[in-house]
Amino acid sequence: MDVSRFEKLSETAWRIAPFGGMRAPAIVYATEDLMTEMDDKVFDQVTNVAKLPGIVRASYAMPDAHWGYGFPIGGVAAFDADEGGVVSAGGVGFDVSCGVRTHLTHLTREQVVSVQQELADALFEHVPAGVGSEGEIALDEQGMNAMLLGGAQWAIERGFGRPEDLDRIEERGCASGADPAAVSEHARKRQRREMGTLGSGNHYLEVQEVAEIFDDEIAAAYGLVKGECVVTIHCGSCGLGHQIGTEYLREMVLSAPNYGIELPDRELACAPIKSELGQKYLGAMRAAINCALANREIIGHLARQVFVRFFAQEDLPLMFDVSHNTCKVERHAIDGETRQLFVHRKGATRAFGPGHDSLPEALRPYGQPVLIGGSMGAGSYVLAGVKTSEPQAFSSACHGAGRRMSRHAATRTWGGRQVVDDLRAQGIIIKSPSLRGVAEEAPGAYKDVRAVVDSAEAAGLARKVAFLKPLICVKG
DNA sequence: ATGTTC
Repeated sequence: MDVSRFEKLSETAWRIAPFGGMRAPAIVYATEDLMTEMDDKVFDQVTNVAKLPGIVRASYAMPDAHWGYGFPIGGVAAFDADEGGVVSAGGVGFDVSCGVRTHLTHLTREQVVSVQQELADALFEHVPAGVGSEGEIALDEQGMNAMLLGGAQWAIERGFGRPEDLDRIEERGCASGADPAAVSEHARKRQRREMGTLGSGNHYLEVQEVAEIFDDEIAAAYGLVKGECVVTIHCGSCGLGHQIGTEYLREMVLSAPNYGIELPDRELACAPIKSELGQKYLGAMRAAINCALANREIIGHLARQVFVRFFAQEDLPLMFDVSHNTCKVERHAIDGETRQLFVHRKGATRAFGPGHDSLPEALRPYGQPVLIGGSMGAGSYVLAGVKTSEPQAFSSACHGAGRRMSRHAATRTWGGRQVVDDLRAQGIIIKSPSLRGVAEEAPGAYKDVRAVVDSAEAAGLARKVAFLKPLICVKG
């Protein structure tokens, strides 16, 4: 993007004053280098979002922002239902409640390396990955409804996970307000055999070494120890979320004129929060959130089953589980007044600061763990929420490195085998059903996650806690 | 992201 089109607020904050129908300004958080590299489409998309009815304060883009469907990936926008605010299927994204969870181990790098290939093979064999992959769990109608209402709590009741995990999942693993009746037969059918599967794209299960600690106190509170390994899972709501996104997007495009909404971009299809369609979508989306929470809980359980075969004493306690594609009702201070807002985060992670009452007691003084999934080669980060993120971006931060190259361009540039071999030479074992998928996810197709995370920290969105380096990656 | 062009 051309930075001269922005008003520079600081080294890492850039503002676009309202123009051409914008109801609020747009703000992008990134260094000048990342801004320059950022897709021009981010400018169009972050300003188009600011044109939607009922937007509060500003339309935001995180340092990892890139071109998405309607909203930029890395976009944050909040709406007030009492001011005609909307909910947008494109503002949540197709992979509803896609997110990341990290389990702790006490295993050293050497212990993992001693069984690296066998462990990688076992994880790949036990955790279904790839487009449309199926698991062992088949849901009947009753089971589907229970899952859509219960989320991770349902998974635990079925024996896939442990009750203490719930402390470490947003909303204790269960989104309230889910409406299974708002989820179509088609969406249900697609999900019937997909529980406990990773899916594809940028989803993965990684065994990572805690390679660097930036904040000793917070790392200790989170249970992160330099030299020990963790297990991180990145996945979402599989076919169900995608089908819900597809169907409601279509319905929102068709009904927008009836609600008097002029769409700046068809892809920004939305409905008033207070409308029947808006409420129906919120009910379906929350059911999809529960699907994703249940899915990650089951995959965590599968990972535990594999690890115990190799290391009998390792029970993989859950450190945290957080989504980065959601619309959530939250209370935020606007001009000194607390208001209830519908916060869309699409490819953006909630990042509540210290003291937030939604955090479990053990984490509350330190801020929410913010799990950043980087690329296969460059590694990942754990950040902590900070108080300044609330006024800056409704308590949000980046979610990953962010793509710098399209999937298509990546496959033209790299071969999957070559990527696997290159990473093997760096001591990283990749297991995937799709070499093309691996090529699409080549580390070079992503921005420098270090620069993204440093930008987030400098912008006051989150604080660096730890850097994680992969040893094994099961790639969807 | 996605039964990867319902």
